Amino acid sequence: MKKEIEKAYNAKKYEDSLYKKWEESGAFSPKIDKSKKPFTIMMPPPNATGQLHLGHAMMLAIEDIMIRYHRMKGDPSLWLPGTDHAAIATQNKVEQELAKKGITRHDLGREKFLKEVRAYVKNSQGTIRRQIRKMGSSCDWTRERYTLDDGLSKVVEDVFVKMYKDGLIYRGDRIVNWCPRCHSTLSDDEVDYKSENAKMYWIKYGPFVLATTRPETKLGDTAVAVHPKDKRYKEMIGKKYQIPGVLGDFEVIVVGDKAVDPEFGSGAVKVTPAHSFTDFEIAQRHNVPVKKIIDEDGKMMENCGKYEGMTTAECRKEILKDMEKMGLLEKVEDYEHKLSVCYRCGSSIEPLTSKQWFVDVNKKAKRLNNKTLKEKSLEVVKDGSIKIIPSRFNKTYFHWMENLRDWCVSRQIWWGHRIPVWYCKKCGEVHVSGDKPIKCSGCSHKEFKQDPDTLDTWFSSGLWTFSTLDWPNGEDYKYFHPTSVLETGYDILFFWVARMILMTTYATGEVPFKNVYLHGLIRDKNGEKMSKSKPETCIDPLDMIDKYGTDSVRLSLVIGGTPGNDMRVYEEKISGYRNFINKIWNSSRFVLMNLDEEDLQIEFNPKMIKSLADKWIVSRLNEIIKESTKDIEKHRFSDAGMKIYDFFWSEFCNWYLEISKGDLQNKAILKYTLETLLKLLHPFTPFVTEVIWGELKKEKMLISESWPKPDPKLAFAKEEKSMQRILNIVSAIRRARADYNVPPGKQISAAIYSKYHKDLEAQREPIMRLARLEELEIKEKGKKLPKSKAVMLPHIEIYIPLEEMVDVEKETLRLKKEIESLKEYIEKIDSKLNNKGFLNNAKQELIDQEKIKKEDANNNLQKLEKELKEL
RNA sequence: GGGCGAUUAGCUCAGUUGGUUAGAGCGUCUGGUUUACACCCAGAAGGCCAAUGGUUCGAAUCCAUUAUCGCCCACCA
Repeated sequence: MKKEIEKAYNAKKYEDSLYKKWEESGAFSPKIDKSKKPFTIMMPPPNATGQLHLGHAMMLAIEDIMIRYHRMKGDPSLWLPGTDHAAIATQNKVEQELAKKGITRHDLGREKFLKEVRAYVKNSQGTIRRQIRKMGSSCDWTRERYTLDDGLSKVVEDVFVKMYKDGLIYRGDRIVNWCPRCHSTLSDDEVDYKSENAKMYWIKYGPFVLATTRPETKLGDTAVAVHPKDKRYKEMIGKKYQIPGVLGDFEVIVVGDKAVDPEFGSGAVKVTPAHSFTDFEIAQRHNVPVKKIIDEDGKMMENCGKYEGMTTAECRKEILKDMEKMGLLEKVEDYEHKLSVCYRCGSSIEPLTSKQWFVDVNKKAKRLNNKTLKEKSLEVVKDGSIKIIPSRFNKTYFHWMENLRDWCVSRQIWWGHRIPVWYCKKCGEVHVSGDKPIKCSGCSHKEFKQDPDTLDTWFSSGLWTFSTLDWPNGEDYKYFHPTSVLETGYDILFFWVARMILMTTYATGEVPFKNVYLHGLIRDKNGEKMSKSKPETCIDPLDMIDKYGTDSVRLSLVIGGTPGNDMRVYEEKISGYRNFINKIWNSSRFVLMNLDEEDLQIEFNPKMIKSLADKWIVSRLNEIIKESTKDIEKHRFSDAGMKIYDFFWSEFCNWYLEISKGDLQNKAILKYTLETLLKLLHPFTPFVTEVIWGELKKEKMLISESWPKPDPKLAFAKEEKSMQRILNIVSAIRRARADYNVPPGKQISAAIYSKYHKDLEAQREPIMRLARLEELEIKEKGKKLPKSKAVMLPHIEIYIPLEEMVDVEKETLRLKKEIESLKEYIEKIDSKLNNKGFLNNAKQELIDQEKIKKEDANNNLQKLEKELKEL
């Protein structure tokens, strides 16, 4: 009984249940097999806060392609999913929710607030899990992890303690980026810059006149810096001056520092060490005192006299008024500068000094073979232990790493890993350990207060590749680490990738991953960043899945993209791939209609290859297997997908299936080709291929099938060429018909004269059917048919009698045009072949090729000229 | 200020180590109910590969300069 499936593929009908079937089959969970090399990907944790967006969807599609491919190849393939607590981001989100009810986190208190956050995270985790499944991601849910799981938290504490003991973590009173809104420090990378139109104030400053954009910081000035070689100020270096200020005179010391640009402004800079990174560094170099005047709320401190309690903005207004009164303000200019803002909430950053925990990136450690964290992290990329794709990001990475400053890891927010540090309540002694100490080593007191701060979220995500695998003793860790590929967007190269390298090489002595594949960012139709504020161009992957099916969405996110380059995504693109999915469905439908129950049992073997068309399709397929495999291995997913797509649609559907409608139908090859194509397509479009696989009555699911291997026995180069000639003949006749508007229903006749006449004779049936001929003469040589249109292919003459339809004038024109372009072509080849340089330098193979081209072209030229004469 | 990327058909993009008469999809045009598919089939039109110069027998591809657009980094107060 022949099988008939629905007329169009209905993704919704199959996807969810199929996913469940895969998951329940255990196919997602790899078994440790020490005789095999594993393939591992750690899924970058999507923020526990958000909805799945196209960026995630692309990441999932690319990673799933790799995992499904390796799984089919037989590698124990682990794709570990998980979520991140996303400290600041999550806390902000919950605070926003609370704010709607008029509550702050302080109203609730730490414990109650954390309870709220946990509830929120639990909910969003559920959402993101469902959405990851929607994308068809074949990740191992049995190994799912969350950064705040007990095991992972333990690793975080252990690594912190270890680093402290190795002297790589210290507590220091240093300048940090402070977000007054989040009420927390931020690392250098968590600061964004925004252009802003500001004012430059020139102020009289004792013996100096100098420019500043922040006059209110004058209250914290302790020095004036000049370039050491600046003649104007050279004599003043080292001297102290009394500067008149709005709160009375204050003292500054003049220091010479190369950081000052003598060309800019007046060449003299006021130094506010507590509230500017540059100034802090200058102050450190010259032992200048640090005077903090702005507090953690962004308000002026008690040492600011009448300005105490004002915000910096308020203070600036007032102080300018006062300066003006005192005649200290010389002039005001417009000035554009970069304002630093918090990457999470957009508030402007207040640099200030604060007692915080830092990771020392410039200290040599035994554990790192006496290298620093920075040196080690540079080394593993330089020596190729880690390969970044595309490689141009090496430079970016090196530059960032070389200029990395000590990393402030303490945060004053509540959501996250508590810093494993305990202070003795009596003597204040610092104890660094995961568990609360039993008694103080300094004074034997037994009561302690834990450091109220939490760790930077990137501290824990830096450990992601191994904290998820039960490091250091777990079987999974020993087998699956280092991971094979880290796939993520280039926008988090610094935040995450670099820190994983830094943390993992230190903690485990291994690299976290061997390859880093950086994908580009998704843009909208106009090339702009996609954002919910532009709903016309913003695309929600879930809507698209609902409308076009997951397979279509996956393809549209993979094909056309190259690593590191941004990609535009819009609905028409997705619907285009939906058409392809439907094409897969319908061609399979056709094959199934031609196979009966028994045919489904046929197992392919090369003896079943019969016709020229069979050899051609099998050989071409063999080639596609070879090429797409190579492309996937080299991370060229788009190329692989595109090649399979092209082959499927044009060679398989448009030619082979059409040929199969005639005498040459070969069910075995039809089945073999389709099955192999389903395997090749499966990593890209897992759902539709698996559904069809089921229709083919397979025992094993496609997800667990093995990846096709190219077979040299299935390569038929000669037959490929000879089949190509048939296809060219059919196309030529079709073109002739179209030229003369021959109604498709009308059957015409043709004569073909060629030295290949024997081969052609064997293909008489498909040629006649595909070109819609009622009569066909095939001979080695023959006379031109009267009143016919002539088409010349290499060593093939085709005459199509079109009688009254032949328009002599039109035909003359066409022939002339063709002769002209042929002549140009020959000239071009001639210039190559007459060029001594070419003959001396080019490969012989290439020269021979050119000669053949010329011969063929000449041949055609002669025939066309003859044809023109006889017209 | 430094670094990186993009610039190829009307649109979106391929083009892997230099050698194809420069490709695809969408869109456009002309036809079309043929053993699956109109989410389809057959055919066509459409390109000085941003500009200039160089290397080479040979350049969309390598080098230099320029232009436009975009991104990243940076302590010019």
